[in-house]
Amino acid sequence: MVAAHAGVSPMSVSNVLNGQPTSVAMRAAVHAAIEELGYVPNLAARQLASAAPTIIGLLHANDEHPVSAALLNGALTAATRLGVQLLLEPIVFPELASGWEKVAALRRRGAAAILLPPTFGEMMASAGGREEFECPVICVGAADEVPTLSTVRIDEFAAAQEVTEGLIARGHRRIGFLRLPAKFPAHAPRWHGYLAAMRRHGVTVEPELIAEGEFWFQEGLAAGGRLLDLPDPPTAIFASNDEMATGVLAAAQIRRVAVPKELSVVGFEDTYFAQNVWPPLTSVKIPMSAMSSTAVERLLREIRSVAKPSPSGPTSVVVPHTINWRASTGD
Amino acid sequence: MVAAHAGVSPMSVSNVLNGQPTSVAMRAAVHAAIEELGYVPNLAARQLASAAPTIIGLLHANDEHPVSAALLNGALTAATRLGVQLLLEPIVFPELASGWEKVAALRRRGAAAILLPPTFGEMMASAGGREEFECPVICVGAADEVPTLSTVRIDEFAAAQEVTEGLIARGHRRIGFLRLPAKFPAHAPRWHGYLAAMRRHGVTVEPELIAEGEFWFQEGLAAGGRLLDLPDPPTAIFASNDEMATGVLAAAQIRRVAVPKELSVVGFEDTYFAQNVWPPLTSVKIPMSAMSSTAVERLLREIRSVAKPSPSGPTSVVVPHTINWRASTGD
DNA sequence: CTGAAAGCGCTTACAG
DNA sequence: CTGAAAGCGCTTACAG
Repeated sequence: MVAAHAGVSPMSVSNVLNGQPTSVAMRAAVHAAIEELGYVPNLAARQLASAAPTIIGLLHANDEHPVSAALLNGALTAATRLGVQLLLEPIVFPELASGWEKVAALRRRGAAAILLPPTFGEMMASAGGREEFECPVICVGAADEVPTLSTVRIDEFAAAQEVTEGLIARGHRRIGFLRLPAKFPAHAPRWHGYLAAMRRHGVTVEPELIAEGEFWFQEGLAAGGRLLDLPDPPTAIFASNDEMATGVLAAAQIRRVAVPKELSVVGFEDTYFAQNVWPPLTSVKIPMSAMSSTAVERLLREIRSVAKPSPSGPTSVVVPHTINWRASTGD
Repeated sequence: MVAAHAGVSPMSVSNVLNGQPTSVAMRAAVHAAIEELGYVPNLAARQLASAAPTIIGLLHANDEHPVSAALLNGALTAATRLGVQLLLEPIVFPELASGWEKVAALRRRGAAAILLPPTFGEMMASAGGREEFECPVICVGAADEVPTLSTVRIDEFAAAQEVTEGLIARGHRRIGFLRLPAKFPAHAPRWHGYLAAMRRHGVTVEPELIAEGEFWFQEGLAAGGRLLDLPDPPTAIFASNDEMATGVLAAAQIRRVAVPKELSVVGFEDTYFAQNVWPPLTSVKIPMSAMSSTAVERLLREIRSVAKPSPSGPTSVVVPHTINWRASTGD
């Protein structure tokens, strides 16, 4: 080991690097040598020698969705920083069975922990259970708490409530809502957040102002159109995600309904879309990249402590969200 | 090594796995043992022992653009399959100097090859030169050949020409073009492809039908609007990318210009956007995920052969593109 | 607090 | 074609 250049044993270098108790002189010498030689620890050697494996598996829908992009980004950024290797297995969206196969494949390849994507992870959990994984697992970007799984997520209920209250504060009363089908995990918190805000401020929820759609632009366009064609249309529409919200924007444009003058529109997720439409879309930001980094960090910590004590239950990390008010609500 | 379970030496297992000449009996015994034990080679050990390093560094703009998502996806998929480790360094778009720093950082961390993203990679190349990297480098998704760098890309010139010819074949003569500023590498091939097709079919290029914009929806909206407000507006508009094309779609909607009845619109890149607008957008598909996988494979091969012979010059892999004709052109 | 010993699972370079 | 030897760069578990 080159850093014995400092006149000390390789062991001492290892000790310094790993934060073992060392003398000040020792530390200084080692750090000087490291600096001078531009030394960087060899990950492969470290992985081989240490009992603790540092491979994390990732289930990933092979799509180009901005949220997926951010997830991958955050995971790989953390992996690079922490020296863990990432293994990616593609999944096909509704096929939960294939998910379990992929998890098994990852474990066979040495993954000591698994990172699960939103929706798919939650659906696997409700179909299976944590024990099936037999290793630390985190579902990143889960819409809500998952009974059997650790999560890193925002409080979507609170976010939906806040954004609805923001709309009420801007003077809206007839606030339409585009909900997701109930089978999707993201349905409940966003919908209930909307309801809670309406109730709390004594605003009546008109059934005619509620429409359902399944994620996509076209569904937002159609559902938004139905609401706008009402004899007494809403003055604001809160869509369960950005794609549907951009559909609403298009529905308004087609009908010459001015946004935000005659109609305010709000989305959810604040993806790349939100700022590539006109007018720029108010949306709830889900900091997926940071959440995914956090998930990798926590997974690594869990892996390392598994050898030692505390096999605790699932934990939830709830990170703060922000609401970006933009021109689509007159901001 | 567990697979000596087969009653042979670890060396033989290694030979079998690495395709060294072995007897049939040997191979059978080893494969049986592998099967039985569910054995998977330890990447870390392999990396440590082999002279050939298997770490590839990746410069990456930390954005949520669908093309970035696909790039990351493809790279990580190939990395998982080939057992190479990926290191990611975030870059900030126009700061080429930071790019060189990041490359140095990656090399220090053990990266034996570098994967460069579109635009940024090409701009670094024209500002620096291959020798600066001192290792195999590929610029994935480059718009055109790069004199000093290997590339994996589509023939954007040909694609732009084809799509323009498709428009001509559909009866259009007044075909507008939204070009990128000349400083961006993607400008030239797309623009020249358009010009070549027009010339080839004897269709006059009207200067008034050419507008310039810088990638974003808003720019497409504005530039598209200018063309549509002309006394004699174009019947088709070819935008240099999907964001601008969706801007054109919005500009048409605002003016109640029916797409595709009165106006056809074409984009470039065929990102997630193209199918999340109305009408679905005709666009040139850049298979970024597959291209990025290919780039990782080639980089690995180059790393392995570097120890041996042939330090050849930069190579270009041109993969086939497809044009997805959709409703925005009446298909 | 420090370091000599042994080993992580593979491969290279070589001898049979 | 096959395998005994040595070593990749680190760490664990221990003795000083």
